[in-house]
Amino acid sequence: MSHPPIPIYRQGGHPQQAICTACEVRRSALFGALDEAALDRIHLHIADLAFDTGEPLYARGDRGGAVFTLRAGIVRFERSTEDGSRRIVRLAGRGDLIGQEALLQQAYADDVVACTPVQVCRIPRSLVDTLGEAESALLRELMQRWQRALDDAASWVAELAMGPARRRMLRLMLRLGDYIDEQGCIWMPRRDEMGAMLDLTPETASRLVTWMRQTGVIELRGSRLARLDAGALRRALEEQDAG
Amino acid sequence: MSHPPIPIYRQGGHPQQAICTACEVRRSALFGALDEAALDRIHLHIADLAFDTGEPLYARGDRGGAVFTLRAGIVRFERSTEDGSRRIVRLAGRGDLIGQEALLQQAYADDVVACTPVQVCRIPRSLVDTLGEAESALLRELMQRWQRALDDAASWVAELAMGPARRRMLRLMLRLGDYIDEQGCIWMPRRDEMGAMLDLTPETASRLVTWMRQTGVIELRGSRLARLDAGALRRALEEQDAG
DNA sequence: CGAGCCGTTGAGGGGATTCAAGCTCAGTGG
DNA sequence: CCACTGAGCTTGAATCCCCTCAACGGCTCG
Repeated sequence: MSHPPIPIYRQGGHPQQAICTACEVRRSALFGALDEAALDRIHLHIADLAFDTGEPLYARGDRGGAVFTLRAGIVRFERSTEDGSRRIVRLAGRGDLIGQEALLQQAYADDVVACTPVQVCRIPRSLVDTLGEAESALLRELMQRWQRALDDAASWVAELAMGPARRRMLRLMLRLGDYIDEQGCIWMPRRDEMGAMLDLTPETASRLVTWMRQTGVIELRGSRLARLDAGALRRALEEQDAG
Repeated sequence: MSHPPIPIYRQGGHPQQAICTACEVRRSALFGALDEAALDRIHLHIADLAFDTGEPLYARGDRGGAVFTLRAGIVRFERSTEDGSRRIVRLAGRGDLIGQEALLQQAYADDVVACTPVQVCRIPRSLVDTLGEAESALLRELMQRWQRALDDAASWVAELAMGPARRRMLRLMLRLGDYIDEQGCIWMPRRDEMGAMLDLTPETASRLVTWMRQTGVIELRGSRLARLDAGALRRALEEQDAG
């Protein structure tokens, strides 16, 4: 899932001033709502960070005081239950806003971990606070993102947490197709990660992957990548919904 | 779940002016952020509505243009999948805000249905828009509610959509305990409603209810009510987490 | 009273888990 | 160079949990 590195420094400008003008995800990201004048005021305070696969961005309970915009990669939201098992409750990708709780001076609600190499912009809470009073477009954009996350969570329950394992797995593939990389490949989770998303054992996940390979739904491309046959996937899903 | 009727007319004032001053849920509801002066400006536009068990408040795709504050009762958020089956993805109770999407001029994201007799305040979008520019406390409160809903959704996945059926059922009881009525009883869903929440068949739900009665976790009080033994519930959960 | 909905209980089957054994592959150190 | 190791993936066989199908009883309502 290595998207091309996104330049965050103004071309031909001051290399120290990290700004979002040239950022590819700006259109779809939080600060797309701001004009250049507003961007000029804030770019100094935004840090761009990189995380490797498996690295945590933050943990549930942390009081980080910053939100993140995802510039590249995929992250997962985890919760651990009292009996010790961990469950993945949501994914986020390119352009998504993460850690909005911080804006409300709350502790983070989930553990967030990088599924692939990840690049984020780290935005301090205070920055949004001061901007928020002036720029109502920013607040609107914020609420939009909150609602999108809520919508994601609801459809996660409806699509990935019900029905037989085969259908859940196919729906997961459908969803991973939204995070396709520039070579047209999807991120292929480890079998135990699939298990944490779909509430399966790694063995069952493995059996289903084998089945999807045999039916041509996916074709493995290395251990963490695969090519998805959209037509075969759709047909397989219809078959599941019928029989 | 019949909470005592909440007076929404100002005592000794103009009976036509439906206001929230005396509303019990005001402290915990959206407009708790406003002062009396602001309330005076808006109370004319807020309608209080009642719904019977099973009645829909709105449907996914509707463009209603209003948000709702729940004054009494329980509602469920439903999604129907392509294969026709319906799944309950979230519950909301007293004091919760419903239909925030409308503030963003979006269609409603879920079907929302009354689980018990329900009383709500219906608040037009335009009202919040005009207030929002002036009252930043309201916006803050709004975001708070958005985040709470998101948190609910995540814990729904983590608690009610994973593990063996018995544990999921016990966790549902735990959650229904949050919506306890004034007689100390919980709302007891129909068996097929439990199934839609936990992804079970009604038969399995029924067997588990029988088991909970035999172990003393619940005691039925009529067909839609039950008394919950918090201690027995906690012990049963620990037993599940262990063995 | 019959009809229909809801809840309960039983018997049998199927799908996912559990337990177990190999397998590949990358990293390590002799 | 190659055995050694460990993590992740796969596959098999047996078990168990939950579903399916079925019958029956209580209850409300037309």
